[in-house]
Amino acid sequence: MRLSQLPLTTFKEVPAEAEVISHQLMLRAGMLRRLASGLFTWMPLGLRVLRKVEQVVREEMDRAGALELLMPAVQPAELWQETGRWDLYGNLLLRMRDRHEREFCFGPTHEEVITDIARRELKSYRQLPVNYYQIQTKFRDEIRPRFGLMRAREFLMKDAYSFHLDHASLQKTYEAMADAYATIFTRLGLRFRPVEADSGEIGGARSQEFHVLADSGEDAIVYCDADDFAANLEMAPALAPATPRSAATQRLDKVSTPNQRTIDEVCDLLDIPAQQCLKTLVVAAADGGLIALVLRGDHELNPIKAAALPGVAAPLRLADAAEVQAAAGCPPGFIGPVGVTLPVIADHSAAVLADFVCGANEDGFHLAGANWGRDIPEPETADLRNVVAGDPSPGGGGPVRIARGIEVGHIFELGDKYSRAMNASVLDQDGKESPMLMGCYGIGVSRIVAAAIEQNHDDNGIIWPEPMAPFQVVIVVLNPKKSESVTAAADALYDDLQNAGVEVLVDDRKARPGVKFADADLLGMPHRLTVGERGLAAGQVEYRERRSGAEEKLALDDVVKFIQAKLGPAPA
RNA sequence: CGGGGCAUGGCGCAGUCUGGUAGCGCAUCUGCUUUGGGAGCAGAGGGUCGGCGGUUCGAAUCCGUCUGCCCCGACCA
Repeated sequence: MRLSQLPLTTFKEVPAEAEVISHQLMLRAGMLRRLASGLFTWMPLGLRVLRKVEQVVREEMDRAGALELLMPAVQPAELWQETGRWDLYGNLLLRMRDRHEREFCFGPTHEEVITDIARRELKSYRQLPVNYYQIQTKFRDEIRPRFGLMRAREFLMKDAYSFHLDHASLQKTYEAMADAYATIFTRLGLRFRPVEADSGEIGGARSQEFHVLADSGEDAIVYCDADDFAANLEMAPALAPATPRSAATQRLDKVSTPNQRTIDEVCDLLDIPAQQCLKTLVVAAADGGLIALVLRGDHELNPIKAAALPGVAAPLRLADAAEVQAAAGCPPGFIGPVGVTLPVIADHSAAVLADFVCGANEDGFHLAGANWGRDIPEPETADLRNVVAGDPSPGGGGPVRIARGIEVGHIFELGDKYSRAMNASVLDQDGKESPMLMGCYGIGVSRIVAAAIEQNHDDNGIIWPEPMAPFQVVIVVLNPKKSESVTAAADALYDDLQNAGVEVLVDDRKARPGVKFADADLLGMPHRLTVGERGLAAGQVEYRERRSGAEEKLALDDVVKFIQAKLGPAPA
């Protein structure tokens, strides 16, 4: 493509609406334009990236034996009413009516539609297993769209749904999808990690997320270098400490801590570490009462673990100040387990503390030298907290590390949730009706584009992984108007590279060199060739690698070979 | 949804408090000079100042209202 033929406007300044770097850079590079909140137009260069990601996904899904189809973006309410999700999905569903006042939604996902297809098409176990997939635009009316493409309302997703007679078959496909996903993200040139995940609202048994590692990621993922443990922070178990509680040595002492509401404030005042404090959180109980959850002062409550406890209301709800006052007789900052009338559940780490500080259940006072068993009944214990870096890995390999990740893929063993609700069954070997087991496998195609930039950029702009770059090579032509020979050389190079199967963007605009270099960096093509009078006089062009900035002078005749070597073998 | 902020040319902003008919930088167009990391000079085009209503001789500016966009939202115990 010739840049002179593309109306490309790049910005030096960062558009005020863009918060995250991927959004800023795509706007600045003219790859993306916003239409409304969470709605974007993919401009020509950006679309090339999206299509490349899409194509890699498609190839690997096909290779894994999945069958591509395309379902409608708009779906009738009746299907959603069959599974009950018409009501459950709430405001995330964009609803609409047609001219006959029939209700529809713009599909946020396609379990209902595919299950409807499956129950019509699949009648015999002999047809199974089947894995259908599509690459389709979805719409979720997010409460707060943000971060550009990372949490857009309209987005491009690959979703696959598999159907099975038995669990062994489902597991086999699930594993095949996990493998395919790893291949996809590897082929795209992204640093990623599969992690054990909460299956959340979709329901079902096993579930894994695939995260692109980036400091700006919304999710915390916990992993261990020494074993293969990796999990979303939401799901990562915190093991109970191996060392037993030490004996009490201090006497219980009431200390004045006026207006010291936070752990930090109390610790500062008393000059003790947060690990020697307890924090007590009051949450709603399932029976309508309240429950006190006790954590070590330096630990954070994990709301998913807490809500999963029997007796605790799900979803988790923290008591407000008035409820705490009524239950414990003090403001929230001063509550503690000693003498409290609420049921107490302590985190494993909190339960092994001795001689600790906690709230005194009296405004302005804490207790020091408190001990379980002596001052407080031995508590019920549970895993309540978020794992922190350095905790022992559940895999047994050693301390865990925590990294930020952007969720770009998610696979589930769904089971029979939808097939039962929608009566999707086949006849088994014995001629008996059997509800099909399902798996579902999603990839956020448009989100991958943003995640790739979050992971791969510098101060000058985007650094596309080669397989995603809109073009593999950009040719910067210096002062083409001034020099016939430069223009001729650039044109020849352009033709030669294209004939060799290389995707080339040639910057033949009438612009100053500085502008072209800056735009080349911003747009992020991995390989740059510069054709100018100076080099040409010596029969050379200049090569520069975007990521490293490494430069090299090349003889004109060697360029095609050189670039081909850089690009490596074409993917199979 | 709750809280906060913003809305002035394609982008970034000033002007609003103290009302007098809109300005700067970038971008765009023309010409000349320049030409290896976002050039200089000269000129030009482009704005219902988010919408509606009100106050006023007069509103970007004051008042009301609506809309749009952005940010934050258990982590205090």
